[in-house]
Parts: sequence; structure tokens; C-alpha cells
Amino acid sequence: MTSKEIGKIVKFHRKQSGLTQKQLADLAGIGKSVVFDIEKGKETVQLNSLLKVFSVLNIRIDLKSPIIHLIEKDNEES
Amino acid sequence: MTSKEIGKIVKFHRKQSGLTQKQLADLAGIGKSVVFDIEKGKETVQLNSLLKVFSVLNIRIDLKSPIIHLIEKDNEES
DNA sequence: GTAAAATTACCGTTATAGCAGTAAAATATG
DNA sequence: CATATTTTACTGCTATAACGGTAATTTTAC
Repeated sequence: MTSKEIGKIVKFHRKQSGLTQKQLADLAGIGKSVVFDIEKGKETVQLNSLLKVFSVLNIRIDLKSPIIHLIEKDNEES
Repeated sequence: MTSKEIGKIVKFHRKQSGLTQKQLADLAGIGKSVVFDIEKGKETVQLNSLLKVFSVLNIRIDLKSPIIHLIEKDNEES
């Protein structure tokens, strides 16, 4: 997955949601320039900004690897 | 997926690979502090840095959404 | 236990991302 | 077509991430 692919996916979802870049930016709480940059495939955007945009657009991140299932989830409350 | 979860996943994969933070940083071409920050769950790291680390550790990103399958892949060469 | 290695934390400096404003170009709408 | 909207592009300014150095703490190995 490259930043350019991520940009395409973001743009597609924004369009499908009927949002302008400015609207998405406001909903995500970031600047319009950053939305533009993300869609353009800029590599140096902050994870921060990307996660906010994903959240607004209902995009989930899955990380995959040959060994990822070995991680134990120890997040239970006592 | 939060940055903290990402951090845990990165740390787990680095350990499994038998790498120190410094070694991973060098392989990824980023500073050791950034590896430390990623594993700590820092939200403001650059996508850049994260993608390099993922690449070294063989972690793939999948983006999921209810409508993502509607995107057409038009990346064929002529 | 001690020593070595690794991780975590802090620092000052430098590089640069985020930002809002604006303008130009592209796209959509009547 | 004309015109409104949106997107793209550019520009300083400000905030801050990246970086390497170092020190303190923690973990590992003997």
C-alpha cells in the first residue's frame, strides 16, 4: 500500500459521501490543505491526520503479516 | 485502529525479527527516535516513516470500508 | 550478584508539516 | 454559453517532528 493508493481511496470515499475537501477537513478537524495533500498521495502527512480522515469516512485499517495472529490481546479491564 | 495499537504491532514484529530499535531504524532509513515514538503510539509520526517500518517488517496495510470494493483499479500499463 | 546491551527519556538544532489566505484552474450547474 | 462551486496550487508564518547525542533506566546474559 502506497500513499498514492491511500490518496485514491480517500478521494473515492469522500466523493461517495458527497463531501467537498473543505467539509471533510472541517469534520476531521484538520486543514483543507492536508486533505488535498492526502488525496494527492503526499507521503509526509502525519498519521494523526490520516486517522481522523479515515474515521470520518468510515475506513478501517487492517495490518496483515504472516505472524500477526501471534499477538495476544491483553486489553481486558480487571 | 489507533496509533497505540499500531505501536504494539510494530514492536511485536520487530522483536520477532530479532532487531533492536536502532537496527530497525537503520534498515528503514529513519531515526531511532522515530522507531521509539512509533512503538510508543505517537500519533504525529509521518506516514512516510510508518510505511518504511512496515516494509522492513513485512506488514501490509489493508483499508476496509463498506464501499471500498467499488473502486476500480485502473493501474494497467498500455 | 555484575556487566553488557537495549530501551526509554531528554535535549538543542534543523527541517518541514500544518495552516489560512488567496488565486488560478478545473469541474459542475443552470 | 455563463457563472458558481470545487479543486489545485502557491505563499508566508508558526508549530512541531525528525534527528543524533547523551544519560538514565530497564532488560538480558553471564
